[in-house]
Amino acid sequence: MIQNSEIADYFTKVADFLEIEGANPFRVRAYRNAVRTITGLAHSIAELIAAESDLTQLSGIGKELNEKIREIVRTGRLAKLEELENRLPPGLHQVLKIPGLGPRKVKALYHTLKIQGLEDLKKAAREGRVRTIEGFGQKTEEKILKDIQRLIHSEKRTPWFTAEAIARTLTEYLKQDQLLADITVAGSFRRRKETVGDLDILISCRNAPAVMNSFTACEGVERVISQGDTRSSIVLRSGLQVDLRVVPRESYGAALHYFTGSQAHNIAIRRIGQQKGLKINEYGVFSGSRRTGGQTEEEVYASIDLPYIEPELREDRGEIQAARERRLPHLVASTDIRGDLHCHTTDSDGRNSLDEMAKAAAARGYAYLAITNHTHHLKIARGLSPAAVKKLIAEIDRRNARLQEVVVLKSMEVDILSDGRLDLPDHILSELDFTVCSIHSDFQLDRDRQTERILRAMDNPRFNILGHPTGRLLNQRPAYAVDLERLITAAAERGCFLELNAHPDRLDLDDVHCRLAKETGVKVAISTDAHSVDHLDYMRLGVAQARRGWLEPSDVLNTHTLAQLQKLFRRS
DNA sequence: GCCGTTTTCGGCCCGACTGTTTTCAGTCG
Repeated sequence: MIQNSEIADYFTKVADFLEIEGANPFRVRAYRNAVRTITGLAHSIAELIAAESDLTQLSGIGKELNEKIREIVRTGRLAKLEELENRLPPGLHQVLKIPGLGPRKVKALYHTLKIQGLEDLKKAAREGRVRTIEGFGQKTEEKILKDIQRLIHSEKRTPWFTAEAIARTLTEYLKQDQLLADITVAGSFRRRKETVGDLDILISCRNAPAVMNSFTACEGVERVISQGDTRSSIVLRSGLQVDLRVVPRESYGAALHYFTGSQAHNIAIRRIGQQKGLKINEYGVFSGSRRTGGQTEEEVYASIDLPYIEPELREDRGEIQAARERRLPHLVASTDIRGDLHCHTTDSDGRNSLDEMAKAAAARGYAYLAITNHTHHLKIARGLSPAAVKKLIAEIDRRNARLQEVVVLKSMEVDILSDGRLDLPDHILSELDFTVCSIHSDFQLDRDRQTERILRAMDNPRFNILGHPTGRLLNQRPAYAVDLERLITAAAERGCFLELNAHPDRLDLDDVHCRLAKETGVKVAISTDAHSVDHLDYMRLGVAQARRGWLEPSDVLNTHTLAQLQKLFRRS
């Protein structure tokens, strides 16, 4: 069955080629908007079609694109794309990926030098032919050569957690300037996306040129892309691009809104402003030439009669409509979390003892902490045998009887075996308070078999939480093929829950499926999977991801009291 | 190619910076 991402790829290519051909830019945008809608969808388009859903209900999908989606799903081909690839070299769209080369320049490269793709371009640049084209010069040619290498080497985005460390260092450095008034890291970082493409730092200050100089000279700069009075860009040796923007204090809110994005959210907000006769830009809200607001983000939203929208929601995925109808979610916060339902100790592959983990949980003000060590199938993590589990259960009982500062829940991270059985006998499972059940083997099973495997595991009445539901590791390992929609539906039917694993490299469930779980009535456990006391702090990453998924406290399992939890874990 | 709390036609976000220019187009976010 064709994946949403494949459909999106078809449309991205069509948009690229249309752009190179010089088509109506709004038509190009229509394709790109559709790509955004499709990739942000939790449901499989192919299945929506099979269920005879009306795709034109999706934003940005009209009559034409609906037809084209159906064509792709039905035939695996798109005549429109093939037609474009007949007129233009199929590899030409790759050239658009080079920074600084937009559709016009790519078109010029094709027409004058017959460039068909990245290989041709590399050769032409080496031979000094690129600089001979009007509008191109030596600098452009040198930059192309560098960027082709970079493009071949990596296209990776930076995990949020990694970006945070860099952002903290940079903001501390910039704050040394005495005249700096405000500083915020905006962009996708502020929206808490699981990975960020670059960092956007916004400041207001009274000596912009000096700050710009110290910014472009900061430690770790590989090259300076641009430097101006209000905007400068650098690339760090890590490959991360950082943009610094300076705005006047009275514009700070408008600028913060603008640079936080997302672009789609901004466009939607500006359009509403336009309809009300207002111009909204990064300098404020204007009625004619008169400034009517923009010192705070609240003012920007208020200018178009909307309440404040949290950055995590600003993706143009219905938040504006919800704001208009005054039904924005009251997002879960770290302070709502009462405990952690997934962590390891030295009994399996953790670095701290049960006692140390419990004390650390108590220090965080938690009411409960579940110890979920691996089971014996996972030998590499020193998984526990049934006998060892029994011993651990007894130890936890003794501890709970003796100490009251935090309740230690008896649990295990139980391996889901290839055939869907659980890796502990039922009589042991029934002695646990609940289970986290996870896949750690046979990632390569096809989608149907992997889904069936997990569904079978869920059939066991001792199954409570599905751990890291897709197994993906950001930038390292893709998700295993699995039908998450079916799993979420099945979880709802059986009274099971899904984990949002808060580990910075996992963040598994993603935002889109958190929201689907919420809509399906499946509560999500935000768990750190801590292998040491420090890892308990990953909770804030999971909470951020949950907020992007529109989750409210009641949608999250571990905001509930211990008594409520015990009830929720009792299936049937 | 999409869309409609004026609209089924006529709009569709907008400002900064760079390189290659002699006044600005192209690209980016």
